[in-house]
Parts: sequence; C-alpha cells; structure tokens
Amino acid sequence: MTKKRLILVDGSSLLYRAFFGLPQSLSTTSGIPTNATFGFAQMFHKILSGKTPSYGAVVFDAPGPTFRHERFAEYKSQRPPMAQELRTQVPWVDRVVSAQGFPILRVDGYEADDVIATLTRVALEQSVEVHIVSGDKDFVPLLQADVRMVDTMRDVTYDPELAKKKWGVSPDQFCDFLALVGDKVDNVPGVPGIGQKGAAKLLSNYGTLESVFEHINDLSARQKGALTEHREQAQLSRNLVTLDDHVPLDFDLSALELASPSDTAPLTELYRELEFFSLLPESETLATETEYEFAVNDSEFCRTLLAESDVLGFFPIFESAVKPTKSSTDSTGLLGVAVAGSSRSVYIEEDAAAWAVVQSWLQRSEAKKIVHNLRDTWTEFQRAGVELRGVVADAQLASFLIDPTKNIPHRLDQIAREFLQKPLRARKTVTADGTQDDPFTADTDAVGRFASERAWVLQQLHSILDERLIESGQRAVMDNISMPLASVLGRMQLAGIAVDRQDLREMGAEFESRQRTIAHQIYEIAGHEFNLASTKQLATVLFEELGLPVIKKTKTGYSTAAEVLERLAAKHEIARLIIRWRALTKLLTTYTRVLEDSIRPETGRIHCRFQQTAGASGRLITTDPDLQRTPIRSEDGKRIRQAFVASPGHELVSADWSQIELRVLAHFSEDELLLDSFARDLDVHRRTAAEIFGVSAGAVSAEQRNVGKTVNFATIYGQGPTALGQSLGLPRGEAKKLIDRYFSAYFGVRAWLDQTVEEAHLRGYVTTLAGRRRYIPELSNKNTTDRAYGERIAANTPIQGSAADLCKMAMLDIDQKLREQKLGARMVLQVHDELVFEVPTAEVASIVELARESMETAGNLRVPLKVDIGAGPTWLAAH
DNA sequence: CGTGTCGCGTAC
DNA sequence: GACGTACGCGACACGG
Repeated sequence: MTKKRLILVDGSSLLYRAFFGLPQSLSTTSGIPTNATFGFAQMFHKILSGKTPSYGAVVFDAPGPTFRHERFAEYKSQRPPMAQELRTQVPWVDRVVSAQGFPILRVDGYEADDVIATLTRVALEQSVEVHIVSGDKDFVPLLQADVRMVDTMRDVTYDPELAKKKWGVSPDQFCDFLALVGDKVDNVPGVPGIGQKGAAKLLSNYGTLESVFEHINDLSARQKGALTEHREQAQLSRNLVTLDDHVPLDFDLSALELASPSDTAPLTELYRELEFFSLLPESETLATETEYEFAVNDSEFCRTLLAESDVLGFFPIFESAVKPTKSSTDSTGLLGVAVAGSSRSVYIEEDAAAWAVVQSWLQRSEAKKIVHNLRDTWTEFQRAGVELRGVVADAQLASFLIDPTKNIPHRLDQIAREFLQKPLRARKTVTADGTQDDPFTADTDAVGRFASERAWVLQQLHSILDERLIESGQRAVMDNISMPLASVLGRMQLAGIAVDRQDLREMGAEFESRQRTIAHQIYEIAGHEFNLASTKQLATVLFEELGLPVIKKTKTGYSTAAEVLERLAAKHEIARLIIRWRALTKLLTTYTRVLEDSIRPETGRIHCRFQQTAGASGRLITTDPDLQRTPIRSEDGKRIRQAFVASPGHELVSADWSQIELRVLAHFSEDELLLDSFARDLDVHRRTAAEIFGVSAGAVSAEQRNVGKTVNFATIYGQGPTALGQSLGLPRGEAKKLIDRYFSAYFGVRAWLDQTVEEAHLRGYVTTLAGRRRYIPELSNKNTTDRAYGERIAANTPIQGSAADLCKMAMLDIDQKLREQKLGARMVLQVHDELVFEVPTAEVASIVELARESMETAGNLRVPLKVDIGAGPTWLAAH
C-alpha cells in the first residue's frame, strides 16, 4: 500500500518569500501588517489541500548564530536583521501553524535546513517518504526515490531526475556543485569564474569536486587558475553547504504524528481575527462517494461492469490532465480510464492487467458511452493510438445545447451541480502531495477516486440530459451535427496549419523598429517619455498636457479609442502617430509574437482549438491561438496572413460563402426583393443603395454602395438609428431616414424581424435553421436598454446561428467525402464563412469542386448559395 | 504574487 | 441611451 508520508515545511523560506512577495500594504483594518502571515497561510493551504500526511512539522531557523558562523564569519553576513514588520508577524505565523495541528520546530545552533535533513534521514530509516516544502535549492542533495522537494510558489515538485534536468548535476553532486558556484543568498563564496554551466560540466566529466582537483592539470588554463587560487575557498564552501543530518533531537518521529483534522474552529477563529476571509474553509461536502461502489485495477469488477448494456460514463486521465497546460493539444500519454455504471465505478490504469478489456471496450462501437468534451477526448485517444468508438453522448455538448449561455464554460462540475445538484471534487482537493503539476501520478487511489466520480456523474447525467435535449427538440442537432462534428474538429486540431516562422520573425523585427521610431516621435511631441500602452498615461498627455479636445469618455476616464484618435488626427500629428503605433503594437503583441510561440515543436505547425461550446449563437470559436482573428484588412495585417503557408507539395485552398448571412435572412424572411437579388445573383449592396437613395442600380456611386453595405449589415445586427449614424458618420435623423427607406423596400424583412422578436418574447428563446435554441432572459427585463439588447439578440441569433449551422453541415459533408475518397487534402481552418484546406497540388482542382458542391448545397435554402474559392501557396494568396 | 476588470483592437 | 458573435493583449486595482 501507499507509504506513510512526512511533510517538512521550511518555515523560514516560506516566511521570507511571503513577506517579500506580497505588498507591505496588506494589513488588518486595525493596521496590523499581515502580508507575510497571509502569504504563509495561503501557501500552507496549498500544501495541505485535501491531503492527510501521517507526519508533519514546520521548521524555522533558530535565532542566533549556528555552527556555520563559527566556521565562516562571513556566512549570511550580508543579510540585514529581520525587518520589524516581519518580526511582529512571526507569532501570528506560529499560531496559524499550530491551528493547523502542525508542530513547530526551532533547534538552537542549527538552521532549519539541518533539522530537515536530520528528520528526512530518520523518516527514511522507518520507510516513511518525505516531502520537503521549500523554495530553496539547498535541499537538492537530499532528493532520492522517496524524497521530493516541493516549491509551492512556482508549482514545481522536484525529484532527482527533475533536479538533474534543472541544474545539470545529480543530487549527490549538488554540494560539490554549490561549492564551485557558491550561493549569493547565503554569502557562500564558491570559486569565482566558475558558473553553473562550467560547474555542471566539470562535475559531469570528473564526478566529484575531489576528482576535479585530481585532474586539475587536464583543465584549461583559466579554470585551472581559478580553481588553484580558490581551492581552500571551495573546500570551505563545500563545508558550508553540506547539511548536517545528525542534529541532536530530543524526540522521535512519533512526536510529529498529525492528528486527523477534526476541529477547524480555532483556525476559522484565527482567520476571522486576521481578516483572511478568502481562506475560510468551505463547508462543501461531497455527496457522491457513498452512492457507488468503487475499485481500482480490479479485473473482475471491470469485466462485469463493461459487460453492461447501459450507456456507461467514462472519464480518461491523460498526462495533459496531470500536467495542466493551457492547451490540450500537447497531450502525450494515456494513464488510465474510469468507467461507471449506475451503481459502481472502476478505474483501470493503462498498465493494469484489466487494461486489455478496457481498450477493447473503448474501441467497440456497440459499447455505448457518454463523455465530457468528445472533441478533446477523441483527439487525445487518437494521439495515444486508440480509436475511440461508441460515444453516444457528450455532457458538454448537451449542456451547451440545452442552454448555451448558462454554465459557461460548461465544465463537468458546473453541469453536475445544475442537473444533479451535486458538487464535484475539484482537482486540487484530489492531489496527493500538494503539488499542482503532479497531482495524480503520486497516488493511484486519489486519481481513481477523482476519475471514477466523474465517470459516475456522467453516467447519472446521461438520461437527464438526453431528456432535456428531446424536450427542447435538439436531439437531431446533437446527433446530426454536434456529436459527429467533434471528431471532425479533432482532426482539424491534429492537422494544424503550417506557418513560416522565419517570415514571422523578420516581420516582427521590422514592425518593432518602425514602432520604436514612431514612439520616439511621439515622446518628442509630448516632451517626455511615458508608457504608450497605458491609456491612462496617454490620456493625461493628450487631454491634460497638450490640451486636445475631449471627444469621448469611458467609465473610468478619457477615451483614447481609435475612433477618438481619428477625429483628432486631422489637426494633430500626435494622434496620427499614436494610431500607427497602436497598429504596429497590436500586430507585434497579439500576432507575430504569439503565433511564433504557438508553433508546436513536434509538428512545426500551429494547432489551435476549435470550440463548439463557446459561441452563444452556435458559431465555432478558435482559441490558443485565436486564428479566426488573423488580420487581413491592413497592408501590414495581410503580411501576417501571408505567413500561413502550405507544406511542400501542397497548396492552401480557401472557400468562402458570399453574403451568407444576407442569404439566410432572405431564406427566413422570404422578402421578395432580397430573394430576387440572390436568385439573379445581383450585387445586393448596390441594390440596397439604389433603393434607399432612389436611383437606378447603374447610377449608384461607390460611396452610395458603401452606405448600402453598411445598412445591410445594420439590419443583421439590429442596429438602431444612433448606431447606424455613428458607423456612417451621419446625424441620427439622417440614419433614421435610411432605415425607413430600407424597410419600405425590404418590407418582408421588417415583417420577419417583427415576427421573430415577438415570438421570442412569447417563448423566451429563438431557434436556428438546425433547431438550435438560445434563451434570451433579457427580453423579460424591465430595463429598456437590456430589453432592446434582448431584441437585437433575438433578431441576430437566428441569422448568425443558422449561418453557423450551414457551415457545420458543409464541414461534416466535406470531411466525410475527403475520407471516403481517401484524399490527401485536410480541412485546416474555419473562419465562420470560410473553410481553408491544405491540399496536395494534384488534388487542388477536385477539392475546389468538392468544397463548392458541399458548401453551395448545404441546408437546402430558398436562395442559391454562392462560394468563392481560391488556391495559392499562402492563406493570403488563396483568398 | 495571482487574479479579475477595463480599454482597446482584431476577425466575421 | 450602444452594433451581433467572439478572443486576447497590456495596464491597473485589489486582496487583507
């Protein structure tokens, strides 16, 4: 079974880090400084969260000199005495520790480090494993199989391997290593001229410090000189950094035994006194534990469970869950899977005997399963070489369909709370050893419990969610679109898109130099330097120092938005410069740099995520990075698109719908004019312009057409006269006239909008072409502004959402055809009305036809759909 | 420090 | 008194 564990907290290190890491301003209302106490308490909680170590102690340096000071007068001599503000907090910290039931140790004449070393030795002799909590590297020499070092602040747990990776030497060489490089913090001198790299190299060549000196004649003249000159100093340093693991202690391990946590009242009381409200314990209980039988790696249990014909819940554990990163696309290995029926749940590890059974269950399409987030689950199984089949439901997708704007971001714990009224164990309370980066591997039982609970909750959710889907008429959307799309999106995530890293880098350098030049010109005009990225500082310069007219205000001060700067630009050079600086800064910070950093080393490509459960209207959303916001409008922006390329032997094909939202509007409203325009493939913006200006189509000027275009969009967005006037730079009254003329021409559109909004009021929701539903609670709001907003949503969502439905249908169709016809082309991006493919050159012509066919026939609308397609070596060229 | 909010800018 | 759907950056405020 799992070994008993001793947690040794390096109290002094934590105390100092808390004190210097948090601002002095933290104090109680009565003025007692609490920054160190608060930081300490916070870290202590993190260490303990959800775990019950058998033994524990918090060790502090004893006040006064130690044996090291006797050996070396300069030892820690550069350290100022403990600040008054910190000293007053020490008793409070002691109280926090005691209230948690931990013994406090201070041993005269010894530092905390030595006491910890001694206790570590004692624990190991009794086969107790040790976790040392400290931010200090001094403990590295103690690391071994059963000893880990936890750096709470940086969220890293060091084992011997990781330490070796970080410092380049193994733990048993670490004292020699420190003897060479020294330790500034403790004023340990080391050997001047030998750095980390040099020391690591020497030790990897010769093993020990002693051996380095034996081979001193083999070294370079410089190193030989440095080592010869400072030989004694190195020996002294070695001596100082060596931990004394035989500190005389008048107690044994049993004195450090921790009582099981029972009475939290004293701690709560103390925290109230210190006003640490955020640390007060939650009284949330976990209701599920007793409701199902649970086992780990039990073959028989597993076999009978998997034979059930019900839909089973299942929850896999991948390394990506163990080492949380923002993106799930860099997952590596599969660790295990939890499977649950209605009354029992089992967790099977990937290396367990029962794994073969689980693996075949995963791949069997008749074995019905429910998961949470099919897209990522499917993708990660693909990476692990498992073809996941038989998933009939996805709780995340269901939750989104049932109410897209509730329970965002549709995490499993939110869903369980809403539909089962059950809280779900959070990941951090499961961690076995207080670390965030390696919570699971340490304790199979904890992982198993965590995963099993989730699997069981999923099983419980299935019928409830299913019923709600049927009730809302969305079972078809679920089965025909959302579920099958998950693996399509998974394939797109796996495929990624190639970018020219070199090009991005060069572009970035150029943008940066232009940005610098402009910044200097701005400082010149302002008369001083300031942080251009700070709207606050910029506003001061513009509106107070230079006295420019204030055009607009924000909630918090003067607005410096582009719209404001544009209006100042005609008269003021500085406004023009700021506009240019902003544009370059945007490209640098959001694009060139981020895109470069997003390239995955394994593939050399960018693998963004495609989320189905983020856009309330049903649109797909890209994140990490967000490729749907890749610039295209400005000349510099176009260059970013140019960096998206096809791999050798391929081309990028981009297919985008022409006016898809207006066509959807035509379909829904059956407006005669709009239907006619699309049936005859006329220029719809020109036609709108002709109608609102009362001229013939042939007589419409370029500006008039632009106005027509803006008014067309205004309809889709439900813009009123104020907003339209704003976007056209016209007075409200003029804008109102345009809207009136628009609707007298497109009276079918008016009728449809009215009817749609009315129906929304009646039902409380709107629907899209595919039957997707969005509730609009704002409609029943008393507040006029809110209600107007609700009405705009009601008008816009069916249009935007149906366009999204069409795109998804086309994607499903295309994906299926690509696979059926065994084509080499891959769908790589979706940008709402555009699909991008990476296509082997020989396939380009057939993909163009395939995409056109699927996209133009999607949805079977009353209007023809039109698709523009291009191909080229870059995304820009394909447009 | 860690986190949330704001202002701003990018796309369709 | 606002134009629909988003994501994400840097600055800044706050926690107690």
